[in-house]
Amino acid sequence: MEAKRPDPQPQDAPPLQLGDFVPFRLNRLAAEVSEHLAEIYRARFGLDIPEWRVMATVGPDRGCTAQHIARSTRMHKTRVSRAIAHLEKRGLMTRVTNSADRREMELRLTRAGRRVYAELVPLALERETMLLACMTREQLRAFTAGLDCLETFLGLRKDSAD
Amino acid sequence: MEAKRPDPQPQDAPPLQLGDFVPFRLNRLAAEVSEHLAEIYRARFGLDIPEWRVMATVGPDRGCTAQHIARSTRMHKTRVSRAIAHLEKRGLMTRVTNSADRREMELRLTRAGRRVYAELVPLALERETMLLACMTREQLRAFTAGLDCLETFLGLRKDSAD
DNA sequence: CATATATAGTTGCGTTCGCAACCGTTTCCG
DNA sequence: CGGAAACGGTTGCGAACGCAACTATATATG
Repeated sequence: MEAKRPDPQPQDAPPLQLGDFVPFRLNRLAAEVSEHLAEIYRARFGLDIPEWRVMATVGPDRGCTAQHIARSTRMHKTRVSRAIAHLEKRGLMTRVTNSADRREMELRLTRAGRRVYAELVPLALERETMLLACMTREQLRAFTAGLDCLETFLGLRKDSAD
Repeated sequence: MEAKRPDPQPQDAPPLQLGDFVPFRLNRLAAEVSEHLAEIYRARFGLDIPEWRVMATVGPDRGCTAQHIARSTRMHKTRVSRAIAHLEKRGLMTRVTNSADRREMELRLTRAGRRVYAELVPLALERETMLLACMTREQLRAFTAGLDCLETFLGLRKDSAD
């Protein structure tokens, strides 16, 4: 149960408890969860978070562009660019110039990349399941509904569609 | 509404949609919210996120140690140390060696620091309120209950007490 | 009392990151 | 057509970060 924060703060002694401040809580939680997952990516496959996100976004089948990855993951395009460069150097991705628009590169996983992907995804999903198992099914539904709400409000879900 | 993810994945074509993967969603959401807030801290007061967290944790009244800040915010101690050094240089904090244990430093906001704090906290809380206003009261309660749950599961709430 | 271990905090160093500037390509428009 | 603006992607560079090593103090142990 959450202790209520005394809401009308008298301007003079503002009662901010960082531990009750939702933006901070989201940051701390996200960092903690990421840290656990990153450990798996790194230890088992030598991938860091940007690299994993690139692979997860490209996926096993379709190709896509760096721009698309940057938008849908909200990573800075330089971060995406460097991750892709590294993945290509490791032989996990290919990068071919789109002949219709020679500015774009069509990104795909190589066979080796798809192998890593196929191994990694179940581990990630399992970790997610373990994490979310601390909630009841109904609690989880409400929680993800809240996430949906915030994401929509902040315009974070638009790009997943394109 | 959340589209259900087809849950039994056939090992061969794993259907990971990064946009539905909760750890990723938490990261993206936290980054987006932080970015908005950081803009306020920076533009209005020249503070970055670690500095703001330090000030918010120390608070207007009590003093505390760098160690306490590191633990309760889960920031790396070097990050805390550098933030404190910068805040002291700017005259927003004081740092006095605890005579009982000369390893510790008792941290306090200066008068100027308290002024910044008193101005900043209402802005931060207002931003939080605006953000959370996209949910109904009931939705919000369920969402923060979910946060509580995850934080407890990950051991993130223990340290706030000490 | 002496040595070993733990803790609070700082610093040097290599890595990662984001910003801005840049290159090459495409599109827009006079 | 031709110059300007827009866009996809890369790179140089300075700032921020985490790790490991360090200083200094405190505590535990024989």
